[in-house]
Amino acid sequence: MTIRGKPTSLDIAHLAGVSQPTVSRALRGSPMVNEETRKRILAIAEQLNYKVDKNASGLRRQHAGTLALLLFEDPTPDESHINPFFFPMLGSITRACARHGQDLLISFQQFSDDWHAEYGDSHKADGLILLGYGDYLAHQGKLTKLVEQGTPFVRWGAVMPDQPGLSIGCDNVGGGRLAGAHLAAAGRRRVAFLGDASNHYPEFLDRFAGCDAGLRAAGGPGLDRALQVDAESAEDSGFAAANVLLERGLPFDAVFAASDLIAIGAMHALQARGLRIPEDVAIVGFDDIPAARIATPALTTVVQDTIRAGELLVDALVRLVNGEPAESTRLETSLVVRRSSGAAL
Amino acid sequence: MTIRGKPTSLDIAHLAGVSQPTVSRALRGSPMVNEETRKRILAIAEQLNYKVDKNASGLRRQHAGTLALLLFEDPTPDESHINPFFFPMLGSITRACARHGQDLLISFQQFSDDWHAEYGDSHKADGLILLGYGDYLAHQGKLTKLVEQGTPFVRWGAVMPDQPGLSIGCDNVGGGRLAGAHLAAAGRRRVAFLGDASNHYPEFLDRFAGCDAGLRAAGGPGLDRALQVDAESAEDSGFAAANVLLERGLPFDAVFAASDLIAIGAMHALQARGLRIPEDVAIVGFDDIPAARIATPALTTVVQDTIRAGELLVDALVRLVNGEPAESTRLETSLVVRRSSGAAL
DNA sequence: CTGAAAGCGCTTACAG
DNA sequence: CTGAAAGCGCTTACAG
Repeated sequence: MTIRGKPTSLDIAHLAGVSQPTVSRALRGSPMVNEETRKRILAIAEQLNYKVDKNASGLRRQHAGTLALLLFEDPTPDESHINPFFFPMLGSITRACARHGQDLLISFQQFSDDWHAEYGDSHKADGLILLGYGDYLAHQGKLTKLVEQGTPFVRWGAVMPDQPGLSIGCDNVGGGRLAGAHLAAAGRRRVAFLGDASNHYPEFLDRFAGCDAGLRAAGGPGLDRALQVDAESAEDSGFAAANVLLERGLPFDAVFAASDLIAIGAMHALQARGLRIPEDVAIVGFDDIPAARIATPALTTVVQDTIRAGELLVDALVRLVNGEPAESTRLETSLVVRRSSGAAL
Repeated sequence: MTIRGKPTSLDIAHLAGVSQPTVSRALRGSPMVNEETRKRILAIAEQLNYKVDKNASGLRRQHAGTLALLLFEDPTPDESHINPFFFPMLGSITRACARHGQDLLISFQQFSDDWHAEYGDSHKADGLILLGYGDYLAHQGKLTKLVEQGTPFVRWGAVMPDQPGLSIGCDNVGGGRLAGAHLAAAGRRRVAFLGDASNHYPEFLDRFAGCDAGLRAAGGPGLDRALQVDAESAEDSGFAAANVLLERGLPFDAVFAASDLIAIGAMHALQARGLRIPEDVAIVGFDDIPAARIATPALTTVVQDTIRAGELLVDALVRLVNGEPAESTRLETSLVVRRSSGAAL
């Protein structure tokens, strides 16, 4: 028996000598199907390599079986210089989706785009995962709109009480504290901070506050705003920020960078001025991207559990889509000590 | 007027005082709709933030409007250490899909999985983009099966005449030749090759052959198989391969690594033995991943145009899906000279 | 436990 | 240029 084109549930039904709805039930493991019948149906379906048509089933059930991952690239629209920090998370998300039987649509967006309208309607995806650093206040409004539309979504970012929707993020204050404590223990007193530490970038602000607390807890002075320079999470931004810092002429013996990309750019700038790392300036970054290990000297940095993050993002979103309760979660951080911070290894 | 849930084309039709099919026509820009009518319909659709239901339209038209990107991770199943070389290509692919109005499903796969059955059927996606290095002979069979099933697909990889389906790849021979010529010009005579240069990995084999040709064209000896060590595209594999090379005890003054990851691993191994790069050993890699710039010394490497590659992959696949002719393409490579090869900068 | 019927929201001949 | 009708392949009440 040959079937033109892809087999349908009706084809299976004919072959199995049952009605088409019975095939549908058997395939989805409905308990109201005779065990014998089910086995026969499954065998035939397997043999024909039958797959349920996603469009038909999605149309009927009014959902897509698909989640959409929106990756925001803020500073670099076309160069596709996504922060490498997100790549393992992307891998983790795809795997978690597979485990949940969800397909994953991926799209790179600008914060300025109308992504909040594009998905959500049109049944392309049942829910959204939002990834990417960016100006928090600037996209606040779109998140609120998503909530109003009733579009299920989760975002990676700062976990704060007043926030629209669900967030999974790391304990940025805790991570900053680890960095501060470590630098204090290494005897550093004048720690510069590179990164935009304002309420526009709450994650960076938390890292700043945490580091400050860690330094003070060790009995030293905290962070000095005079030693803080704004920077976005990009190498050239870190390079520029370090030069701004140097031009201020204030003494400092350490740099805590809000991200590894900033740290690596800063290291280049410092080394170009003949400063030795870690002898003259200790450096600590945040993220533990692959380049942190390869940098010379290798970069001490705060590690976020990106794998777990991806799993939590998908789990939470699937719950939301199913109308189950889900919670924002803050993940623990840890510190990986390498040569750049001058600690004995 | 309020509408419960998402608006449908029927809602628009009522509001515009036309039939539902007319709305459908107007929305897709059919020429058989009165200009006045169309404008009215579009305005209403926009105001209601109407989006065509992908499931319904896909079901009716028997296609998905979606392409699937399958990323194969061969050596590292769960660590999600995707070769970073593919990330900008991923970015380029997502953007190209957006330009073509295609959604992009992404999935990480093992070559061993039954991905060839999973997609293609079930109308999840109209076509497949296959990315990832891996044993060529091992997955040959699945590609052939895809062709038999009539599933449109394109792959990134070696462009060879006898191959199932369409391929976009770089001119690996040409890239190897650039590396060989450069090393010869730098006075290197005994060039080791790290990478699996067999017909299982035709891309690596081509790089080997090209380098050999480049060295000979400069009048020197070519590559010596005694100085070739197998390696997969991963740092630890490059590290191990370099150690194998060192243990052979044969003299060499340069290493051409089949990929940057291999090169970086090899550099660590050589430096650990006290060899100076580039003074004792010049190194050239392949891919120009971000780490190549950050490595110490910075890595000279062969650049592939990943952005263009992504565009070509999507263009070709869209043509295939539409039943239009499409061709395999081999992209030019270039060499970016950095400190690791000892050239005067 | 199983089947006949309806319907999800579109698109596409077919008439007019 | 527009509308009435059919149908894509499922899932889900509704009967039995």
